[in-house]
Amino acid sequence: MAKSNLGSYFENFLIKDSLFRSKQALQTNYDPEAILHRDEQMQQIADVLAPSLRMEKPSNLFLYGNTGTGKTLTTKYATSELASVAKKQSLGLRTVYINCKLKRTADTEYRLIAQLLRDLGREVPATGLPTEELYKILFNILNSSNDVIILILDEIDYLVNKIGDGFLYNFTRMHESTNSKISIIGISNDLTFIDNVDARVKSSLSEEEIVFPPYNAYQIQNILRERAKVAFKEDVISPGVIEKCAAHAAREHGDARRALELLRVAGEIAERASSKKILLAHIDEAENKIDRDRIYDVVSTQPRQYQLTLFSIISLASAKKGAIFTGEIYDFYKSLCDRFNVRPLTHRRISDIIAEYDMLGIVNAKIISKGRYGRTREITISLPKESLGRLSQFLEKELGL
DNA sequence: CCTCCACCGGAACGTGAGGAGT
DNA sequence: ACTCCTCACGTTCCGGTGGAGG
Repeated sequence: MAKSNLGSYFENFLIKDSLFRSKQALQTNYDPEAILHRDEQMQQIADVLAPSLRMEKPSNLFLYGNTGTGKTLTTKYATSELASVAKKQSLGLRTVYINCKLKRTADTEYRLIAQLLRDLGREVPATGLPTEELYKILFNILNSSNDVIILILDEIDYLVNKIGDGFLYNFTRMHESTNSKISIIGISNDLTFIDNVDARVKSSLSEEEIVFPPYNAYQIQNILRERAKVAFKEDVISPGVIEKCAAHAAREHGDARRALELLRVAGEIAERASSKKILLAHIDEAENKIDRDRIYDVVSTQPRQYQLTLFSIISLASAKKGAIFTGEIYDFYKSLCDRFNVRPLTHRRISDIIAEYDMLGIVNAKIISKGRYGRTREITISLPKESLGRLSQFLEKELGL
């Protein structure tokens, strides 16, 4: 048996009696046979990149669209096709894919360049050198060949928000001073991102732009059916299930990834309930489970101070009707710290922590003014009532109360 | 219409971990 | 052993602000 099949052999062995044939097909890193409803974008990318086969520098390219609209998938497919043609012709063309959101891999300027260098076959220390030094190494590599390098920066908006657009300025100008032809494909979820970067970077990065519109419910249905064919055994899916998943995802900004996850979790739930089929009710359950798991995942890995803050919010929210305010949370938090001999953080810091919970969607914070009585965040918990008690208990245990 | 509360949020700075090079 | 890097996580400082109440 081929090495690459062994993993799926084990998996299939384990799920012999299950509803699934191959769960992988519903997972995010799966490469589908066909990419549906993205023909237009695929062609546009191909048009832009094709000159690289004549060893010309292709235009920089900027792709944007919501999460789960196939940006990464389409780009990866297009570039790998390109690379394989180039390889057949033994052309000096390289594509490098970097996801800027990966923690500890490419979420700072230093790490980004270090990762790029590694992908170009040059090992560098994970830390210790000045960033300047890495640029020098990179320039040397770029100068020593005439290759065309296509650098794909996924989730580029995340990195720019974090460290500013300075590095993009360097990157977009790099080809001017080296022999290599380096061009950049930026991928962003944030549609407004490009408007906030330096004008020179903007014009250079978005020489070409391609929009990935959200999938509509009909398109998501097609995608789900295609994957479900691979993922599930025959006759496992009740009528209406695909439609319901698709409708749900279409409501959530046409995010195909959500739809696939929903279907997978619904399948797991059906299986655990020893159901022979996936029913509509399993989808509702899956929806809840996904939300819940996400929170527990996040919360349990957070540092103590974060947990204390969240615990304060929950305690206050359940003790009191209506919204709560930053000041109350801080007071509660401080008394909690006193009780457990923890040195409390400053108000400023707690404010940031609350803002982070807001970003995670666990809490809903809105800045309001109470006139004479100041300005503050009005905070509500954006979780269903019944999961609140469980989360509170979970936190108590986690904190060792 | 102005004031002024109680916090927001940007910026600069400090500390300590993790590591390279000499 | 010592200097020089990055970077996460906090703190300190401070200007900014929407609107109830004078």
